[in-house]
Amino acid sequence: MLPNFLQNLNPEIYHSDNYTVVDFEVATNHGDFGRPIFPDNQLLLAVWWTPEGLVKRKWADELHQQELYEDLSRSDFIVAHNSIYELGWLKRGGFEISRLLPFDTQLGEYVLLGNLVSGHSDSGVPPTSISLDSCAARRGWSRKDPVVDILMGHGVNPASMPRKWVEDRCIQDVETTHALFRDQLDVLTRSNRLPVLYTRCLLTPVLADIQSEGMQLDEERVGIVYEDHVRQSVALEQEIASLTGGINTNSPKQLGEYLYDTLGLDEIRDRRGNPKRTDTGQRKTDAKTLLALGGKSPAQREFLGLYREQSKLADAISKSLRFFKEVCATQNGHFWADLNQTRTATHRLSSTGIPSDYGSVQFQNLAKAFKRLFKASREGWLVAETDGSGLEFRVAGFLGDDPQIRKDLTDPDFDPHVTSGAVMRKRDYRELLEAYRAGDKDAKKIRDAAKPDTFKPLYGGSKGTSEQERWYKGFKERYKALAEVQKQWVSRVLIEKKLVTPWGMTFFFPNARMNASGYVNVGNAVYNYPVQCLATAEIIPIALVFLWHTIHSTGLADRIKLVNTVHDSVVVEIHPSVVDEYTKIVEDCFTTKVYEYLKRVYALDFNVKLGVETTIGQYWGEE
DNA sequence: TCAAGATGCGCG
DNA sequence: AAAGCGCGCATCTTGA
Repeated sequence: MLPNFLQNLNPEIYHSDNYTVVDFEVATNHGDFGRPIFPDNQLLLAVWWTPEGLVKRKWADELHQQELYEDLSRSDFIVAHNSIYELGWLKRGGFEISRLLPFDTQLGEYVLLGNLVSGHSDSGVPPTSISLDSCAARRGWSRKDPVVDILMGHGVNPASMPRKWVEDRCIQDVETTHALFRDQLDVLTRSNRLPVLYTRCLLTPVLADIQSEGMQLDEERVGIVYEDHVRQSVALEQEIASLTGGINTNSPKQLGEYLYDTLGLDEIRDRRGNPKRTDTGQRKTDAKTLLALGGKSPAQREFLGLYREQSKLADAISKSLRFFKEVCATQNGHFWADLNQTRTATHRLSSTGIPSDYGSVQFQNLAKAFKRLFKASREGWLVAETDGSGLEFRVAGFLGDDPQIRKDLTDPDFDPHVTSGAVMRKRDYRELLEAYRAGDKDAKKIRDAAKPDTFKPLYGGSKGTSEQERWYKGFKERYKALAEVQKQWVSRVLIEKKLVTPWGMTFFFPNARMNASGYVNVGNAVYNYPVQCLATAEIIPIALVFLWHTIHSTGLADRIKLVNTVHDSVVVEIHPSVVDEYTKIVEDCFTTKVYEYLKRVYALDFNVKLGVETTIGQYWGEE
């Protein structure tokens, strides 16, 4: 049975008086801020406010908090600030966190601020802090004890502080969190954003569970790929050094001097003849620019060819492979990362690596080529990846109520990249599609080259070569209804300085303005935010919530483990015996369950078909 | 010497 | 004058 709150799907549950407010202090023996994944950290103190209005405290580790666990079991929901932390510790203490519904006051503040947490540098909006202390300060409430706060901020272990200091702080945090909850509940309700908060909070226990898992590398594969990369990289480095006389190609400055001064390459220019430069007016040296440079003389072509290869290898080594090798050598190939719920403007997740002596790697930008280095951490299990195919395009079709997108989605002969490629290269669509499908190399080239341009106009991209601009105009023409809706969003933002989406999520653009030539400084962000938000901050989280809870309520939790999620996808470790069950469940969760939830919680009639695809194998991304 | 900014690049 | 959006990490440069 799914827990009651998931059967009822009613955010009004937060108006119940039957809740518990919790704050933990942790002995941070590991040297971080007390992550529950590290065994040397330990729960130190729990303080909680009970539904009866009692403030209880217990100095004990996570295995000796029975009274708290009993109080939580009879509560409708748990209130905490950054509740993923408390949930992680509850899980480690053996508490079944799938029975818990959080009201997270950090998420509450995040929802109230919309996109303002991350700020918007293009329009001069600075980020806003949502720490408990900042939330209190904004409301004119008393701040945290500065002494304890500074100590903790500098990584002093609470276990070595005077008990009274720690206890007083923990009690005060519970009181502040409680007051913050009451305050936010009122504002969220009046502004019709309680459903959005509800969706955010439903996801948190899922993330706490995912974060406790981590991901597993295959030591043998890592070793082979690492050695191979290093060998090739060193060889190429030597060839390059003999050409350049030993410049540091990692330095954009030195590389630029070599390319443009020594080799005499011409900079890429816009149509007016002005060179395309970096923000500070330096000459560009990125891969895209180098590709466009081409190279005319043999010397130019030789260098560009070698450098293109070498920079890819060097990047792979410094960003991924060196870390992977060390993880295999020192932590059995297993590593963790944080999934952050309150970082992005659009409320999608972000990920941060956990620092180590050999760098850190986050979970959402692992090079696709290295997925095959990951396997299940459990002997004999498989790795499955499920993703929502073409998700943002479908969501744009829904929000723009665009008949052409609907038509394209149901047309078996629609290929988005062939479409953009055909327009840019002035080729007949049918003919190009058939050539591509027949395996024609040139057709595939055209399609691949078109990929980066296919969705650029979806978010306002309009400038480029004449070929590109022809397609960007073509896109707006093809998806007229969507373009019109996006224009209306921008008009509204210019007048109201905010955008309220049909499901209540609200974005703020306090510095929105149009310049003399009609350019709106936040226009492209306005085009993007509702689409990215609905797709990756609502729909996929909803799917994850149902997937996770269904797995738990059907007794599959010890044979299916969620281990990662990357915007439109989820990665699980799975026992081979339940592959068919998983496939059925996940398809239902990524489609039907989403429609039902959007209808019941947001009153949205999501009438565009969602797509779902699963890949299962011994390694991540391999069949 | 150190921190912040700039650049480039991986992902969706 | 030109301008797709959202992130985080490694490396180099800059400036105090």
